[in-house]
Amino acid sequence: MDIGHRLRAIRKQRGLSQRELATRAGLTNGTISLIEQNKTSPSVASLKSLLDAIPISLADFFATLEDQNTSKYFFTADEFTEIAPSEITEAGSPVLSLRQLGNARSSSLQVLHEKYAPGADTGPELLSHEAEEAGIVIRGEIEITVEDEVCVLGPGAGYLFNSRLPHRFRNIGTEECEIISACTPPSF
Amino acid sequence: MDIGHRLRAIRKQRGLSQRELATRAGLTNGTISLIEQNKTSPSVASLKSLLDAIPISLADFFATLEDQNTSKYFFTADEFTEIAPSEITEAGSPVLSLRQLGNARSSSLQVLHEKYAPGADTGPELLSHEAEEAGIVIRGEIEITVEDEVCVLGPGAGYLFNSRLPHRFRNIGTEECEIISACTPPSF
DNA sequence: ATACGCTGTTTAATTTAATTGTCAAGCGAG
DNA sequence: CTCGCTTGACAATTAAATTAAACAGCGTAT
Repeated sequence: MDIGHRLRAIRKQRGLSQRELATRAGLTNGTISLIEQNKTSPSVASLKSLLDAIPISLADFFATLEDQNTSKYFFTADEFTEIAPSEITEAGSPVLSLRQLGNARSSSLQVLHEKYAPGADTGPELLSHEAEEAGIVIRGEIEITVEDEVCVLGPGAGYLFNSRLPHRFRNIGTEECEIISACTPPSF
Repeated sequence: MDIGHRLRAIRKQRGLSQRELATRAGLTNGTISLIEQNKTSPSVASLKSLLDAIPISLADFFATLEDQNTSKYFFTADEFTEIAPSEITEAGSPVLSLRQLGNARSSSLQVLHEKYAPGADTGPELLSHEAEEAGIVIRGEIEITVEDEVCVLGPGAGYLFNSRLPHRFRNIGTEECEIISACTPPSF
């Protein structure tokens, strides 16, 4: 985890001095010096200020830092990363679970293992980017709305549509619903 | 930047208490309490310790934190089209079934519902076109070979690799194996 | 050479994060 | 209910990050 050298590399790449970056980020040059020498571990607030001033996102900063493209092809179930917005029931179990295969940032394919508790509802979403979305129901039932079309799908059934169309997923049954879905491209 | 709520959501999803996570990360429960309430901005060192103990990567943590944006659309199970080469066992049931969602020829996304009978084997394939391939195992077990790496995946596990790499699927178990997979682009 | 403007580093003072110990609330078993 | 155990939150202390200011190095122009 050499965030110091990475920060320095990015800063120099943009032709910024420590003082210049410090001013933009609302910090001091001394702080940047210490961080770049790994003599201190900045708070995420400080680091975010610095990256915003460069600018580069935290995700990209760490992505290229950690992701030294180790050829990883296989994933155990617990290596999936949960990307669902954090809705929790009173019981503490998640209403909606979207578990992503890999980090899918480097790849052009995003595959998800989805679980919808009874009553779970994504609400109408409006996605603006060009992409396609498809999936197959494994277990339970789900009501899917795309534009003005509504359909209830059971195990073995699937869907396929353009992501920019308004769409909505609702589990209207009494059983948990499980879906495997894919998305392309996962660009933002 | 609500890292507090995101950390809490992930922690609860894994069923961890503040103290439990604190022990694993080498921090204290009080610290986690403050972080989750956004009453303090943790150092990246602290945050990394926490995420390592969960585990989830910093990149994924910030990736899903920063981009929460988020005709025929529906297909019944029998509307899937079988695209596997027709191999039939003595019993008359197919050894290998690759059922494609939609015709997927017009789309840039190909999703398959795959079933491998015990002993089924795709043999080593060499695909030349640039594409990505990913999937999740629903039932049974499958041995997958990519380049020189071999892995046996069970229910919930998944794979993700570039299609031009030589790869092979073999059901080495006694049970039928079921997989949902995705491919992009589906050029033939 | 002296002075200037810039670079990045270092030290002591300050601010902030993390720890420690304590507290009340919730839950299940006896 | 009471006991024991766990959970998350809080106040005071300790540890660490951040600041402000001084430092040394390097070119360049005065």
